[in-house]
Amino acid sequence: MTKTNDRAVAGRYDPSQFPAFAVTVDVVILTMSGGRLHVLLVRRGVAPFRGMWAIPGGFKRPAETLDEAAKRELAEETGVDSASLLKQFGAYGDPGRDPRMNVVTVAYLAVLRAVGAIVAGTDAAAAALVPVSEALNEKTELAFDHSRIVRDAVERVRTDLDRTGIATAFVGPTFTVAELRAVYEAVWGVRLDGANFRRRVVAEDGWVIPTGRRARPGSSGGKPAELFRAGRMWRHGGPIRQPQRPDKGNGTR
Amino acid sequence: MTKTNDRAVAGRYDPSQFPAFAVTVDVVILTMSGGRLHVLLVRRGVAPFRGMWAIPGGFKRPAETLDEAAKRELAEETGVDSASLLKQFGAYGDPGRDPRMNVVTVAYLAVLRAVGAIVAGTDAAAAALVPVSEALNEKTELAFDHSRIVRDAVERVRTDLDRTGIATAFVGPTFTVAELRAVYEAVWGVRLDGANFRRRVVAEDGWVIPTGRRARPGSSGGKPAELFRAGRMWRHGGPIRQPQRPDKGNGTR
DNA sequence: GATCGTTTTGGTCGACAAGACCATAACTTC
DNA sequence: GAAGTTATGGTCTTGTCGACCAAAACGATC
Repeated sequence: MTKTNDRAVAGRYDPSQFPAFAVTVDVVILTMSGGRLHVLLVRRGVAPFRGMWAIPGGFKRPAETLDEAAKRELAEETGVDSASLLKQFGAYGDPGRDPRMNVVTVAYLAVLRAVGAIVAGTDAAAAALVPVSEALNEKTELAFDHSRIVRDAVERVRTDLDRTGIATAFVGPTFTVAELRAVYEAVWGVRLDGANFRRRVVAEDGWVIPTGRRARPGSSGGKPAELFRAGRMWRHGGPIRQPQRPDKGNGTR
Repeated sequence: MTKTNDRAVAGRYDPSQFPAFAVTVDVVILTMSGGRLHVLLVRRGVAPFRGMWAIPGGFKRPAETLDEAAKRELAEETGVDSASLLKQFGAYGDPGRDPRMNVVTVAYLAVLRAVGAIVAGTDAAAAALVPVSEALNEKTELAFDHSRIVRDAVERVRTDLDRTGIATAFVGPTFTVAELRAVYEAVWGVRLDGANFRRRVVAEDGWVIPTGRRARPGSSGGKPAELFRAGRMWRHGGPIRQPQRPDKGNGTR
């Protein structure tokens, strides 16, 4: 029986009287800070979950698309008018996830680069950049089902790293190979060989573009690193792959 | 400013008067038939888009989760109570996508195996299994934004093939390596070497499990193929990778 | 039943990719 | 200067991947 067929579960459910939902758009804003992955959380000022940490979000308006709603929420929250990446990654509609009413939320992942002063645009008491390891801790309880949403977003970043080359979205407009490598190491929690990493990054044609300039070394010295800017992203499968074999001898067969 | 802050775009938009949306769940049902990827389409019986082809779907009920709604719609449409795979892959909420009202739909991808008599459970005139190449043709126009949704679903399958090992969801409870290879070749539109494919499939520990039995050869003869059943899926990255270098030998595609 | 075509399945070989590791360059601080 | 640090290039070994060949086991045909 088709959904538009009148005899479909007739009497028990009438499609013409569809239930009303509120649709919200929530944005998981991720960024790198101090070599660790951070997420932007806001403190709720009203019920429900008043005073608890949550990810920013708001109601979708009928005249805007979901992408536009996400872009608007991001701008209202951080002041930036364009993240280096903003993509939808899931919808959440469990009954009771909002005690007030029926709410379905569409979750977006936003990646910001060069944070620093960005959060200053928001009320410092109401927003904070916390490491994801803390935000996903058992001790930290987020409003609604936002813990699960943040967890899904981080997992999405983890898998997108070696698929779409999302790593350049985390670093500044110009960056060194070491900064790019730090993104992989922080998100995956691994250590990658610097020489091999650089070789594969520059070998992938068009991903990073040399600027000819060099970065000033840090306070600890070192050879000045070459500065790159982001090129295009890959369609599927990049040069950097998540290492997934701790064992060497695969004795199968 | 947080989403629940009263001064947020005050006067122009009042969050306490949130706009009402209808939330629907649409299911892209994919299956293999005759070596080609097919999608299940239904013919709409009521306005809007009356008489046009569409993917099955329906309103989400307040007391059920999104996953449960998708499962219910799938069962109502095909009669099967469990697909071999059912996962959410996107939400669509462009204004005007439904001329009647504000609708946000959450799209699910369902993979069925061993179709045949399944569609018989539905009114044959109202449902049909069409090749995706036809469904995504310029000549074929689907209701709402379902063309885009189907396109996104197929693209998701394409990338999930070498990530999650979704291929076993397309074949029957027991299958041969050649049947599994046919899934990859149909979805990716490539030709894969049979010997190399088998080597990597059986090398991946626990993905396919030999049953000890053998399939009966087709009418064209051939050595009887070993029968396998599906094991677990991978977490990230399987043995079969989408070829992204132009192959030397076979010029198929 | 012998032969032929077909399909499965096992084996080999070479090209290339990936990782471990060393060496050198170019800066810092002391 | 000397020592430490970081970036980057080079080498070598190991493993993987694809192309290709060969054998096994069937159906069809004469």
